[in-house]
Amino acid sequence: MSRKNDKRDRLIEAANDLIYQQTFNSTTLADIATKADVPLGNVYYYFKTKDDILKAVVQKRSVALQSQLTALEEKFPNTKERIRGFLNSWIESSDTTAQYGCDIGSLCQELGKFTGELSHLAAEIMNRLQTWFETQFKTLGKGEQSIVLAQHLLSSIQGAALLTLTFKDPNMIKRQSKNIEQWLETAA
Amino acid sequence: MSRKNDKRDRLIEAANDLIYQQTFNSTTLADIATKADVPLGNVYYYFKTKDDILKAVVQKRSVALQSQLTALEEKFPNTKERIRGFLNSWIESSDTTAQYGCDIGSLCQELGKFTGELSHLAAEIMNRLQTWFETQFKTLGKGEQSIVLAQHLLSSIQGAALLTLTFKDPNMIKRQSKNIEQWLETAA
DNA sequence: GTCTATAATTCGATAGAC
DNA sequence: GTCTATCGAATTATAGAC
Repeated sequence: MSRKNDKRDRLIEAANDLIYQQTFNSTTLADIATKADVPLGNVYYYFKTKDDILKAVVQKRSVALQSQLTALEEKFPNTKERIRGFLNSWIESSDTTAQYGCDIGSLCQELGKFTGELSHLAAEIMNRLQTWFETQFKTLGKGEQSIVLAQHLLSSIQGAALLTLTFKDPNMIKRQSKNIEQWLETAA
Repeated sequence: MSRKNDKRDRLIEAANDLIYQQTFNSTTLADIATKADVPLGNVYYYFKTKDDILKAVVQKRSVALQSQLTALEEKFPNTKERIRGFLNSWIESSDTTAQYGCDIGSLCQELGKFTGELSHLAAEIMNRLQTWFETQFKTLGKGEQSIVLAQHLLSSIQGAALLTLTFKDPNMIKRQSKNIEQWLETAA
């Protein structure tokens, strides 16, 4: 990988962390440049605007989610175990969720109020997760019901993540995931 | 009511709307002053800082929620109907939720990443709603289980509101509320 | 390709006339 | 109490040397 991509990647990763920990709006280019150890003026060699950095961050998160889901498929041949595998990694992130919320959820909340391309890009990530859940339920033979089950699961996860952030209580995720696993047993 | 309070109230209401439709961070004092039809320099006669306006907005939303809940109690003597009454008014706001999300949820998402007083104030509103749900379930004789049921209900609402915003689809709320009402029948 | 210096603008906040 | 005018800091973005 060329030196060029190295700096570009460092900028994207720094932006990704800061946008998650703060918000897109309150994250400045100076913040990003400092964290990536790249001079401020040089940022514009790699990105034309601040929005372009956000697009790259969204793209990075989308790819990261995709590899997480692919890894789950390889690790768990059994579909129900696969979903439980997803829930487990979600539980493992409960401490950071209590600090900053769900990375996908908080992005959709902020960009959802925008109009135009950026709002749509964030929604695509959420949709990718919903579609993956839907595929799992179809594999379990749930047919037409799969989309409703997928939306319910996604909604439960996002709701729990928001309450976890709001009350700054990692145990909220742990308790809610117990409910979800129970729901999985009976409904799916 | 004095002229003083009239202007102050107009500023709070304008700020309330703008913070909901945009975010706190991206709402400027100039935006607020313009919408309230108050000269920018005059804002500082009523509020010392921008944060002070936010505090007043949070207070206003807290009071608004409290009166909504009180009104439900007066309108519906039957507890289950009372909860369904809450869900119905939630459904009625599905179009604006698809545009801007849940007013409480989006505030908690943004302020939850802060540290200090403001984060706590937003959490108090969410907690007020949770406590009200808990009270309803206790009235239904659910005892110790009431807090878990309340958190599940709150979580479902918030998750559905976020998906409604993300996918810009008011029907998401309508479908999810069907699920919740069904859950109410069996679990509560 | 890299980086310093700085332009251009915006925003929160203040001074001070009325 | 009210409002105009403006300051100072912060922020996005650019110019131009190396």
